[in-house]
Amino acid sequence: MARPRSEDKRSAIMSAAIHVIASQGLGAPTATIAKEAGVSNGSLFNYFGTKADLLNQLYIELKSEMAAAALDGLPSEDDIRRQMLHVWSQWLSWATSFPEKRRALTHLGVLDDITVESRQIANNALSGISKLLERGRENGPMCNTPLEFIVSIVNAMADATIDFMINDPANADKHCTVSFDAIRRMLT
Amino acid sequence: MARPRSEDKRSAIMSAAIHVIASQGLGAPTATIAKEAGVSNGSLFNYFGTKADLLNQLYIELKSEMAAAALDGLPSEDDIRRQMLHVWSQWLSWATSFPEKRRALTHLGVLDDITVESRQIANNALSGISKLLERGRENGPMCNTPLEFIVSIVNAMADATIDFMINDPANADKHCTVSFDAIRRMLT
Amino acid sequence: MARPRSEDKRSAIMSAAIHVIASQGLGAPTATIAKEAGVSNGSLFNYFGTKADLLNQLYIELKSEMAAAALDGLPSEDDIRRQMLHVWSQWLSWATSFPEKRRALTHLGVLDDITVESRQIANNALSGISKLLERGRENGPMCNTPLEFIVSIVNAMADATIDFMINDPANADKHCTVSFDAIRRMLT
Amino acid sequence: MARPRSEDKRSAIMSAAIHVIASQGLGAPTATIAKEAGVSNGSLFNYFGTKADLLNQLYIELKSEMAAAALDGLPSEDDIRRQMLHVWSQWLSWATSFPEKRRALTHLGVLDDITVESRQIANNALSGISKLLERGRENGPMCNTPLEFIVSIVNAMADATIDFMINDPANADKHCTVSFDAIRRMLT
DNA sequence: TATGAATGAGGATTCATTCAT
DNA sequence: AATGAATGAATCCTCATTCAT
Repeated sequence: MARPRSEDKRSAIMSAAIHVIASQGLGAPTATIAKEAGVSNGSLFNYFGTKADLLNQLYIELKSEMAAAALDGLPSEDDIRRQMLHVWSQWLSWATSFPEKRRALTHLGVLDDITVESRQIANNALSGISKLLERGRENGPMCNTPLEFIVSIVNAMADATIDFMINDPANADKHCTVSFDAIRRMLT
Repeated sequence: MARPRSEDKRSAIMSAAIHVIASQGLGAPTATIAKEAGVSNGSLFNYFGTKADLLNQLYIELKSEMAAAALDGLPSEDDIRRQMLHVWSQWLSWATSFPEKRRALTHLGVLDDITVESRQIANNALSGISKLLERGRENGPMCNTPLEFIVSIVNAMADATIDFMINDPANADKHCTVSFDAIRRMLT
Repeated sequence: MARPRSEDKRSAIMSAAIHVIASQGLGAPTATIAKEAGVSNGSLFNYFGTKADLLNQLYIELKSEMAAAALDGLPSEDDIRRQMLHVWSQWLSWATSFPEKRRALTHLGVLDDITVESRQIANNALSGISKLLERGRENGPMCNTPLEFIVSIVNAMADATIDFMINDPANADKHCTVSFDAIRRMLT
Repeated sequence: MARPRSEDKRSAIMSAAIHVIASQGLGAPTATIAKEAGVSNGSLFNYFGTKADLLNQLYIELKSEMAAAALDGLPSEDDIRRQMLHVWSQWLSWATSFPEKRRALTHLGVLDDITVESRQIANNALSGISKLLERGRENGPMCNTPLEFIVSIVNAMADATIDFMINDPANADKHCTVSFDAIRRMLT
């Protein structure tokens, strides 16, 4: 029985990666990430076989965390509008509360090395949000549009909104509301 | 450096960069771009002092071209809805007609090396579109929202729509219309 | 370190090393050898203080096994020619029967890390063969040549012959005989 | 017109490689070779795409040089014995005169990265010697043995002899003669 | 004693940029 | 001005060896 592989260390590397990628981009050396995590250069490769591997897992984890945050405490018995607002608020709130995670996620999203599998897993994590949108657009003008298309658009709007909330925190709530209402007009 | 003798060569490098970046991403070596342009490795640095320099100029040029394409033949005497539809169609049409340019632009958009000046210049090129949106949202529910916010959102929707048009060309026109109508509902 | 508890494990490592080195060469990681032996990475260093140490012991063991195989069942009362043929046949037979051992031995033979002591020990193991050669060249044209020189040459011829036997198994016996006769002509 | 790729530099790298490999083995870092050649780390890769590439070219060059040395000044009108002795002497003389080249060649010979093409090219360079052996074994006891087998054996004997000549230079000539006579007995 | 996680030096290769021709 | 060879810092990953458990 040797030293067990420590979950702490794994997540230290993940956290370090978030921080370093947020500030230096995806070109950040693995060595920098390792040092930030307080771990040796080689140890990083005990936990992640490859830099791309680390990046993929990070992508999945962040997307999942984001989805979980958005769906947390969903008031299932409320009407659909209330539920959507809840999700939308929490989604944007998560992104503005953890700007580094959000920034890292933005970088990761355009990385070619993120595999299709990773993207699928991430999308599955978002299925709760998709279902909500499915109900939200029922009987509306976009009821025949492919759901993925709507998900994409809403995603894009979230990104744009988050940018504005971060750059203009004083009016963050207002931006959040404005874009939510815009989405409602789109869908209903 | 950066003292172009032949405009032909400069644009050959630009074109090569689009092609190479579209297929290999921003990590593509300058040497590859130079070769694709039929120009020597060193020559590239006579036209662009730095790789970042080349990338910035490319970013500006592509954004400008996109804006020009969108505004080309604008029916100024038509009503605002007509004009917006015209711009929207041309915009998406440009992106789907030149997928490499669009892809390169997507890559460039997230690059840290794109300076604020470059982004401003690019935004200026988009001012024609902004003005149209300004008129388009007049008296509507978003009349008090910062215009840039609306530009951002519309931009994001364009990106999302383009992705769908490229992946599902058979229904490209429908996607174009659907998202245009969605924007109209948002703004009016 | 190098304090074996179980002889089984030691020889499992040795066998694994033969297999791994034969297929991957001397650059093979100790971890690979350990895994192949069904032993932990660290355990290997309980049995052999160093990779070089393992390699040296393996070298000695293989050379000794080869010599033992060659001399096994030596018909001591037969005439010298018969005895030499016996040894020669068994030698080559061992090499072709255990191609991995032979291949590993070839790799090890050129390794700088094999110490002079190891080489001497290995040579001692070959003394039975040397003695036979000593008698075999008596009164012949090479009776005044340093015995080691003759041993070297015969060794080299064995290597060359083995290569041919392995590559052309159909004629293995013929190659064996041909080279034996050649040696006889050299020595008598 | 840029600085032309210099043949001098290429051969400086080759020479450095010989020296470094002879003393450190094939594990020698390319950086060491480059430094020894008075060339930058990266420059080495302008001349040789890969370490394996360098090693292959070195192998071919050394084998060819060895063959050329052996065949240099061949007395074509002399009888076959004389010619063979000439070749044999020059061969061994080259090896003992350039011990580093010979040592490097020994290392290279067992390297897995040497391609079959390289080995073929090298063998072609040795064809002059093969032809001589072909004539030398005519009508002798090995006239029906595959020629390559004989080449192999002679090669192996050369190696063994060279070792002895280097370790016991005082008797180098004697060793040369002794093994030549041994070969003659083998073949005739 | 056995395990396998931790370490960190080391090494091949890439690439933006410079500079001799 | 154009070329492409030269440079060397930078980076990912490997692996023998150590050591906590």
